[in-house]
Amino acid sequence: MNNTRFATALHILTLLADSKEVWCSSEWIAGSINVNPVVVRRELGVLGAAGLVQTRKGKTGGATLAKRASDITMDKVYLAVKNSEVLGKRNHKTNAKCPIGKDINEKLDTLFTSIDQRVVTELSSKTLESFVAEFH
Amino acid sequence: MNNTRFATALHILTLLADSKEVWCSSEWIAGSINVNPVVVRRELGVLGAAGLVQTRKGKTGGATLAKRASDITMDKVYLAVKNSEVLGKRNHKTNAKCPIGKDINEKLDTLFTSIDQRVVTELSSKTLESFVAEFH
DNA sequence: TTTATTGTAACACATTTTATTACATTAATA
DNA sequence: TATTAATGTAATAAAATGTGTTACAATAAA
Repeated sequence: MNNTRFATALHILTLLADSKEVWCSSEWIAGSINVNPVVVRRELGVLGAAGLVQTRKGKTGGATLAKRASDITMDKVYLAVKNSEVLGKRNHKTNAKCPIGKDINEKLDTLFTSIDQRVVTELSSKTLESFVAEFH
Repeated sequence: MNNTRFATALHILTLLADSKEVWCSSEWIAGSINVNPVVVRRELGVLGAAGLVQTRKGKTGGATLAKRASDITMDKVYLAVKNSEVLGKRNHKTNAKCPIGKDINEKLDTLFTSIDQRVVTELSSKTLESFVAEFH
């Protein structure tokens, strides 16, 4: 991950969990993160698809959590936004005539997947609720 | 990590561990990975700085492992090439007037660091020797 | 009807990653 | 000594990814 998507998503969720306003607008959220509201709406769409937030259109529209903060674990956030593996990419055109080049991607798959899984497992023990509690 | 540096570095090390040639040229290594030899030489420089390989200039120059494959663990490879954290970047200009925006990067630091550390620990139990053995 | 919002497309700009060219330096060897 | 084949590294180009912005249709409250 060489982007701000996890940080942005968790920031959004933290605001929603902490806010007394039920429906938070993308503009208000964007003001806390200091990014463009469109970026927030895009990420809200992703978090909505993952079942973590709900959004409402129209005047008085906005976003709210779709579950209790104690039921939102960090692995769900991570899986919603991740678009690369922890150990990165493979080289795709490795030499099929070389014994190593021929099979390395298959071996890397196993390694990369196990490391990714370890991160997910670690994140699954951390809830949004306990993260938000750190701010008080 | 949204790049091929770990895959490239491990590919290089696997070739060096497996090769009967003592000094492998960057061009020969590049032929197995199917990348430009300059990319290989750059990564060899990084692996050399990490104490994992040795290189030699001049005709009959090339690269070789600096230690036994059983003494090279994956965490050393990862730390040599990593240039981003597992959970990505933070948003740098968060709103200091917002209770969440004000402190979130400090909280993210803790989380990001602990996840990175978990990955390193996991990789530290995997040796180059056992990775190479998978090819036989 | 007006107003404030989401959802999304389209495009612009910035950053990161990878490939390539060029060449000085090094060291073996004919 | 001259030739050859390698590393080391700078510079630049090209491709891929990430972020910001504008625009506007659709929605729903007042």
